Amino acid sequence: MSDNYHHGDLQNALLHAVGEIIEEKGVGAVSLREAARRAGVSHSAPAHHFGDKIGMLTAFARKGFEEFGQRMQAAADSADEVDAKFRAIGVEYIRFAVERRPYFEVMFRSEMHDSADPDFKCVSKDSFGVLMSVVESMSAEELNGADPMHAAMSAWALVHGLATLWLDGTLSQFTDEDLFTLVQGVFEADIKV
Amino acid sequence: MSDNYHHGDLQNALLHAVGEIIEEKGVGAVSLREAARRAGVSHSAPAHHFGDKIGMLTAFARKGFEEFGQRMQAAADSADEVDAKFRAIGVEYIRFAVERRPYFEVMFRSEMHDSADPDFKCVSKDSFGVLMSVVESMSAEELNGADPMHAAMSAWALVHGLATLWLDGTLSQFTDEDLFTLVQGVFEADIKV
DNA sequence: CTGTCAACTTGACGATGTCAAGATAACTAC
DNA sequence: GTAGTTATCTTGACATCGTCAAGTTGACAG
Repeated sequence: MSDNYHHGDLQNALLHAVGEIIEEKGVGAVSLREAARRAGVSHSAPAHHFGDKIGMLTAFARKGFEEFGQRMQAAADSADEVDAKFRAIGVEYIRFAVERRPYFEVMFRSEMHDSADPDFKCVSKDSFGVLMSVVESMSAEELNGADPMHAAMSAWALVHGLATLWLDGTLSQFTDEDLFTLVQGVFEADIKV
Repeated sequence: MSDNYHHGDLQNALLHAVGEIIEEKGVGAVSLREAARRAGVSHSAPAHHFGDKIGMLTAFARKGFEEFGQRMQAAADSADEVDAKFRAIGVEYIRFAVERRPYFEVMFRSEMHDSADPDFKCVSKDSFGVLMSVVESMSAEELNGADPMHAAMSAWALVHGLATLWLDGTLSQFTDEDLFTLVQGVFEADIKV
């Protein structure tokens, strides 16, 4: 498996390179040719494996969603009380966005992947399922009488909004340690609207 | 002002073209040359006015923030009660994202503009100011004892998350009429976390 | 040893962002 | 009104990009 063929495991090498490129120069700098260069192959080797640029990024997003789903599930399992689970998922969502920014950016930007890809749809749906199953196990009292779907969307939108505002630099006034204090504060704000 | 020079008002013509391109083919399809083509000028005329591609998009984002700020202010002024103002701002935020998607996408994606641009910083800060001033006029009871900053961030993150999840197609299961029902539901969920 | 097939390479094409250099129209000064 | 200046735009070039067609190379089956 190490070098049993021309390269060995080019697909993973290319996806690793994609992550590096995003980390160093942002999502806009991703290119098939640069990924190929970093993996030490010819400029059109990536297209052979992934079809085209979107295909490569979709594979990258899929890999991200697999890790993401596992982390969401682990967060849900880390607590016993349902509201603690709920909170843990929210914190882990933000943590993933900050720690694994390259993944997060490709996973949640429509023009960066092909959302019609069957595998992509599958792993992304699974991740949302973790949140939904937690919300569905909440009592009517814990939900304040809200529809579970609305409650899930509300929580998702809240953490997703925080994550994207943070990544887009709109919250650049805060350091990333402040971010989690902010998250805690936002979670506790619990304002009526 | 109409045709007093070679073109007349090329800058606005180019920004208009940018909006068209995004509407038709998405943010990824924006190019200096395509904008030039639509404005009927040579391929490097845009660079003369905007410096480079990021410069053109930053000008586009600035124009978007001007309209956005006015709509946020109008929403805040549309109601008397402070909580009605608060709600109106939230709905208008989503409405702007849906109705003026090209602007919204460029305004809130870090790689699509230069956030260090002084004018950009100014107009974007102004928009946030509308929300902050509404939150600051809320009583401690209306805030549920929350820090005003946290309350503002919470509300902003919620509507921003909904808007981006919607635009990115993650909520593609809903039609855009459903969206506002969803918004209403999310606003009323008011869950404790 | 030979044939088949997957994994790559090579070379080309049009499109893009950017830069340098030139052309042209408006404005200013006299 | 005419000469000079400046802002506006054009032309041409270059490296890089995504994509495609065709060729090459290595592994494996019979």
